[in-house]
Amino acid sequence: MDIRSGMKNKRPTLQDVADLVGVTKMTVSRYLRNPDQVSPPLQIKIAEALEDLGYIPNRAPDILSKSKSHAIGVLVPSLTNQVFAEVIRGIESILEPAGYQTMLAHYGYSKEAEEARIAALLSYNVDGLIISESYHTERVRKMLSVAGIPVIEIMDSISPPIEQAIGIDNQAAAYAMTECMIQKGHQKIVYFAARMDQRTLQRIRGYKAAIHDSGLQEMCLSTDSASSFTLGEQFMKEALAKQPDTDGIFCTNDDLAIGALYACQKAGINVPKDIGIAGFHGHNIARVMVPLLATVITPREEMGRLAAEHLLSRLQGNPVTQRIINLPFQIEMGESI
Amino acid sequence: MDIRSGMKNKRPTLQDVADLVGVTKMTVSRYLRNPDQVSPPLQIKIAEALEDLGYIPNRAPDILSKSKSHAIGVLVPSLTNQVFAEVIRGIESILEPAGYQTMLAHYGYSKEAEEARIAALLSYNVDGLIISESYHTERVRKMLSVAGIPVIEIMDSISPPIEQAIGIDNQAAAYAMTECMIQKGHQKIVYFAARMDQRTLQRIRGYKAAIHDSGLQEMCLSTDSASSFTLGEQFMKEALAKQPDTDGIFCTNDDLAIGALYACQKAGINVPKDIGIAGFHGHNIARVMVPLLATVITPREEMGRLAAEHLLSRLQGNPVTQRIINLPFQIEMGESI
DNA sequence: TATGGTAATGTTACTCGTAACAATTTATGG
DNA sequence: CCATAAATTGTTACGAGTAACATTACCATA
Repeated sequence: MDIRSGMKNKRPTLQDVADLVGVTKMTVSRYLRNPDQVSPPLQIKIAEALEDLGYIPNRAPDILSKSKSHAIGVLVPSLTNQVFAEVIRGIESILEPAGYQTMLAHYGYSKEAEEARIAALLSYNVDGLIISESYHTERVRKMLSVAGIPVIEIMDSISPPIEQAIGIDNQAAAYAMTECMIQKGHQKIVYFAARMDQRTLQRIRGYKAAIHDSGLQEMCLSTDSASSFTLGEQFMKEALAKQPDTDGIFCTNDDLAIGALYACQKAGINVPKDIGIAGFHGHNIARVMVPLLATVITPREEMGRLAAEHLLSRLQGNPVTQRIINLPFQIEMGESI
Repeated sequence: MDIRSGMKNKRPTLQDVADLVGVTKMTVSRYLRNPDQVSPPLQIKIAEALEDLGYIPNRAPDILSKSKSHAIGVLVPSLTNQVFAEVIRGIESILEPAGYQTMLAHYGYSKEAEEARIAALLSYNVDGLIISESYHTERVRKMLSVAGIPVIEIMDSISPPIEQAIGIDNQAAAYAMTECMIQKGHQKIVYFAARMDQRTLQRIRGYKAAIHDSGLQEMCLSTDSASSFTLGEQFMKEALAKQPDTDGIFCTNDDLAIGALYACQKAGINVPKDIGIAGFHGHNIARVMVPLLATVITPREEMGRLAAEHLLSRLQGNPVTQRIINLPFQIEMGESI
C-alpha cells in the first residue's frame, strides 16, 4: 500500500510534502508558519498533503541552527518524594501552556549523578534549567556558566545562587515549629531525620537552635536512607527505648510523622497528650487524618510555578530581579501537638 | 577575561575545541568516540582543550542526521496522581541507566491535549513512547504509525493495543475486591468514583458484576473531578444520607478510601464493624494506618519498569513477543473490611 | 632509497527547516 | 499595453557532528 513500504519508512519531511504538492519545501514551510503567505489554491493542496502524509514538525533542525529547543530541563533529586512530584506539577502547569517541553531528570541525591544529568540535559540544548538544591560542584557551576542559559535553583537557598534561587527557609521553618511545640508544653522533643540532604540539615539546625534557645535538650534520630511511613514507626520505637520520657517528635517530613503517629496509636500512646508529633510539608493527608497532623505547610506547587515563571521571564530577556526568593511557609498546628 | 565576552557567548562547539588544538573538528570527534584513534600527544592536548572550554556534547546534529535522540517520551494523564509518579519512577529507573533521557508530558485526561502532547514529543524525535491508557483517537493512531517508533501503552489494556500494552485488569481486580467485601458480610456496598477515566469505568464494571452475581444492589457516587481525601469525606456523608444502612464502601482509589475512613472516625462509625471500607492501589500509607486499609495492591513501579524494558528491547530491534501483558494485582484485606 | 603498508589526519557531504536573498508571476495605474 | 509595485515562489547557505572517502605522514623492509 505504502509506496515507501520497502524502505525503512522514515517519517515524512517537508520535502516529501513539497514533492507531493509539486512545490519546494520552502513554500510548505511558509504555509506552516503563516498560511496566508501562500496562494489560496496552494493552501488547500498543502493542507491536504500534510494531512495525507501525517506530517509532524521536526524541531531538530531548529535546535541545531538556532540552538533553541523550546525544552526546559528539570532536575530533581528524586521522583519518589511526593514533594518533588508536586513541584514538577507546578512547573509543568506554567511551561506547558507556554509551549515548552519538560525534560525531566533525577539524580538520586548523588552529586556525581547530578553532573551527568545536567550534562545530558545540556546536550539536548535545553533553553533553560530548573535544578534542585543550591549546593553544586565546581564542575556543575562551570557547565552551567558555559551553557549560557538561564538557571533557576529551587527548594532551598543556602549557598549563593548561581543566578536565582527560589525556596523556603527550612531553618526558620523548623525553628518556628519547634518553638510551637515547646510553647505547647513539650519538653523532650526528638527530631526524626532521614535522607540527610541540605534541606534536612537546615531543618535540624533550626530545631537545635530553638531547643537551645529554650534551654532544652536536643536529640536526633537520623539515617541516610529514604524516609517512609515504616521508618517513622521504627524511629518511634527507637526514641521511646532510648528516652522513655520523650514527649515530642518533630519529623523532617510528613511520612515519618504519620508513621510515628500510627506507631503511637498502635502502642496506646495518646497524641498529643502523651507525645506531640509534628511533621513537615503539609501533605494533603495531614489535613484530614485523626488527629490532624501538625505540620509546616510549604508552597511546593507554588514554588514550581514561580520557578517556571521566572525562567520564562528570563527567556524573554528580562534580567534577574531578585536573586533569592524565600517563599512563606505556614505553621499548621493541627491537633497532634 | 573571556575572549568571546563581547559576543553572545554560545557554548563551545567541536570546532572551537579543534581550533584551540590546531586540528580539524573531525579529529576531536574521533577522540571523543575513541581516544586511541588519535595520536597520544594529541590526546593530551584535546583532553585539555575540552576541559578548558568546558565542552558539552551536542545531540542536535545527531538527532537531525540519524533521527536518533536517545530520548523517550512519557505521557501520563496527570502528575497530580501519586500512581503516575510511581510509574514514572519505574520507567526512569530503567531508562536512565540505559542512557535514555525521559521527556515527560501530561495531558490532564483530555484527548485533545493528548494529541498535542504526542505531536510535541514526536517533534523532538523521541526514539520511543510510553503512553497511558489504551483508547486513543484516530489521529493519535495515525501519528504513531507514521512516526515509526516503538510505542508501549500502560495502565490498562481495554482496546486492542497499538503495538503492546502493559497494564492490570482493573475489572477483574474490582470484581475480586467486591467479592471479598461481600464474603466479609457487607451487603450494601457503595462505590465511590472520581475522575471517570477508562480505568475507573472498568473498575465500576467489575464492582457491578460482583454485586449482581451476588444478587445485591449496586450504588455509585461519582464525579468527573479529581479525587482527594476531602472528596472521600464528602462522599461518605452523601452515601450515609442517601442510604443510611450502607455497610460497605469500595473506592476507586486509596485517597477516597482514606478520606472516607477518617470521615467515619470523626462520625464515630466503627470501621469495619459498622462499615467496611476498601480502596484501590495500595499506597504505602494504607499499610501503616489504623485500621490497615483493605486495598488492591497494583504493581505501579513494576509496570513502569516493565514498560521501559520492553521499549528498550524493541529499540534493540526485537519484535513484540506479547501484545498484552496484564500484571498481577493483589488483594490486601487489611483491617478495614 | 624506493616501496608498500598502516596510522593519523583532513575533506566532503549529509541531515531538515528556515533566514535571506533572488527570481518570477500577478496586479495596478497611467 | 507597458512600467512599476506587490505578491508569490524558488535558491542558497547555515547550523554541529559524523560517515565515507581522500590524503598525508611515518615506518619497515627489500
